[in-house]
Amino acid sequence: MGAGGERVDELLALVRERGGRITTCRRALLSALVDAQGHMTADALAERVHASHPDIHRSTIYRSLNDLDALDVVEHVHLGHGPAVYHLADDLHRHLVCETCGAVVEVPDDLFRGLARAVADGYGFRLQPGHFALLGTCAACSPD
Amino acid sequence: MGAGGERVDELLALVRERGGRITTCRRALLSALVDAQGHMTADALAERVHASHPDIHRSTIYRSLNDLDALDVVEHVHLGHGPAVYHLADDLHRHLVCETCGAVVEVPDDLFRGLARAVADGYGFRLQPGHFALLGTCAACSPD
DNA sequence: ACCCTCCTGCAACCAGGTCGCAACTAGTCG
DNA sequence: CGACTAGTTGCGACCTGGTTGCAGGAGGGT
Repeated sequence: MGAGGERVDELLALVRERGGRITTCRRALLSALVDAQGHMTADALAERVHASHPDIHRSTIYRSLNDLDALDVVEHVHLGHGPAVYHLADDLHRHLVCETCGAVVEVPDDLFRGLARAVADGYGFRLQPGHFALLGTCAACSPD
Repeated sequence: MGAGGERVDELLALVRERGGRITTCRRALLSALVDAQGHMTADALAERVHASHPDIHRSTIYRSLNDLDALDVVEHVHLGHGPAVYHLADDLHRHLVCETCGAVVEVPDDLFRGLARAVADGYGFRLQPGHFALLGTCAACSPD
């Protein structure tokens, strides 16, 4: 709810356009994602959705997220060992995750250009670096 | 078993050196990894170990692998959504995984130099690209 | 041979997610 | 407007991959 309502309607229109139906659960999920302005775990989304729609089942959340993912309206990323996080599909960026403190650093896609070209040339492999984060140690946790 | 016996003994010596004990389970695990000459899931290792030591428990496999990991004798990598795979710690390479067919492409570490430098310079982030694979589409599964 | 510590077997547990099925409902068509 | 029908949902059981607490057992230093 709130000011992002039009944004949500746009996204729902996209859902319709691509053959999906507009349902309470999907509206609530997209609304939560627009509100959050970033990535959220399925669990966090479930909690948020439950606040206004307590009778939406856990499995429905997962299924709806999968559906929205299949419709290219949202995307999920694995940040490490824990649960996946979801964000709107048009929010294009890559993730670095600190293995020590869990901090997430968002970086532009084009940092990966060189690497992508190298593996394409050398191995015929098309890199899709968005689906899994890259792990490492953030500035704050670096020993020196 | 077989010709890799000395290799296994070297690795076990490493375990001792670093304060770990030499046990049936650890010997069997290292032996299986040396035999396999590559990466194996905990499950596959368990199966292999069970063949000669049927009374070694599942949880012991996991614990031993964690221990060997902590002793820097083996390492684990997450190739995607499924189980992690283990390999000997001195077998240094990175992994590209095809999201379509699941093929694993091993690439040398130095392909990542450029990217590592870029995120280090730009974000103070030390990339450790070994722990998670990079996803994409392999040559065989590419549309054209 | 002794003893202390590390390791193991066991079984219960956990997180994160999936599935089969019957009931429901969004959107289409008359 | 009402009926139809395929896409969705609620429910609960289930699954994979892995962890944990505890009591008993084995490694290896002395």
